[in-house]
Amino acid sequence: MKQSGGPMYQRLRQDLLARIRRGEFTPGSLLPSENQLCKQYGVSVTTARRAFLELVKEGVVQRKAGVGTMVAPIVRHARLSFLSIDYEGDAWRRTPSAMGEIVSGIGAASWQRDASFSMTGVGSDEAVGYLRRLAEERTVDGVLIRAADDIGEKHLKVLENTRPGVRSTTASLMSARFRETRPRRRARLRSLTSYRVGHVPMQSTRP
Amino acid sequence: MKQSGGPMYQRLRQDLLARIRRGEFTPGSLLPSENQLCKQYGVSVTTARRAFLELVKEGVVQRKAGVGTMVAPIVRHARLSFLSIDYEGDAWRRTPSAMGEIVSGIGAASWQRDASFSMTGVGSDEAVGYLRRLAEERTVDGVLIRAADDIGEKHLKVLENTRPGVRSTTASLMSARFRETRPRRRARLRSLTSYRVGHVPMQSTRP
DNA sequence: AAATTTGTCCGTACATTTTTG
DNA sequence: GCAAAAATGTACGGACAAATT
Repeated sequence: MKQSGGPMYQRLRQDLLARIRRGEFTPGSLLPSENQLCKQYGVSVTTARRAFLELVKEGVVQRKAGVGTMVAPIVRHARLSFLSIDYEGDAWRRTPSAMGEIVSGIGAASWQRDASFSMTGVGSDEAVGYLRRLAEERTVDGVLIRAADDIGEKHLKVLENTRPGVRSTTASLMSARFRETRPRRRARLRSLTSYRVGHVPMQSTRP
Repeated sequence: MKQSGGPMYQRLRQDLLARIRRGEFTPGSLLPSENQLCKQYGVSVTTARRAFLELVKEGVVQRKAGVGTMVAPIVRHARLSFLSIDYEGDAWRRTPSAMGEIVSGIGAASWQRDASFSMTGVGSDEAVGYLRRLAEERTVDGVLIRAADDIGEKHLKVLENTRPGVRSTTASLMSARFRETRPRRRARLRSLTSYRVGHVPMQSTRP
């Protein structure tokens, strides 16, 4: 455990999160119990518990009495999470810093709940950073970008410049669907070009 | 303090939230300190603190060492929060329970960060419940409803059947803008009717 | 039935920040 | 300017209940 600054429960939370993201604990597997954590890190149950509860609120882990603390499973079937961002309008240019937190907030919710979202008015400059954050923190399973025609592959490259796990997932599917989604668009998005990254087809407007 | 079920810190949280919503504590004012709360409710500092920390995470209150716990101020200038819901599509009908939490999650973020959102595919049945939750918990400052033509005032009535503070805020503005927003719609929403509730004009597509 | 694990609740101690006398 | 008081921030440890294995 590194001795750098910050509260102990935060350092413990960060360390656990890092170990999960590195793959040391895979989705669905059990983390060490509170008691084990106390011995391993030399902290009290209160501190270990607090770190766990933080991760619970973030949706990273799930706890169950009598069982333990599990890395939250990634939903891979049925409906998957998607966040779509429209490259139109300029309302967001005035609130760039807010975007990241909001996007990750939405992503976390949709990741746990199998949902789909749409956000409008994202400027291209900000979006690059936010997409990177999304991919790095893996708060969404897929990213749908509806862009005005001035968007190209360079904007999607951010998804490839992340950790290996994300790259293998998104990049391959992205390239697979890149040309595929171009010709067939929804009626309401006639003037837009859609790039899709993910595992399930987008909702259709005409059932 | 009612003796009904549930953990003590949750009941305390609910009670504090209710008192805030009733206007007993106004935005910007200080809540009782931890010690005072312990005596008033007959709980330990741990429990009082936990209730406070829950409210902090929800953005309802803000704490500062040496000062106290303050009801989070409502942003009333510059950009305000809006959540817009489209009454189109059916994707959400399959995930009704998820909606509430997601909406409130977005609302909380936008309320703290002065943001604007758009969600599509909300079924009318679910939306009534979610709008009520939104208004009751005041997670957004405004609600923008873009509806297919089958929506009427009955759907907006939910905003009036809430606590007095919300009613006076939303109902008046709603009625004021009800007819006003009807004739002029955005080009992309030609087939939709917009009802707006809030304090600032919606973003324009043509600057 | 026993052991393990988390959920709730309690009390304490000290540090940090802010206000006040 | 400084010391005391008040409030929150962090951390510890323990007790018992509930759920699961």
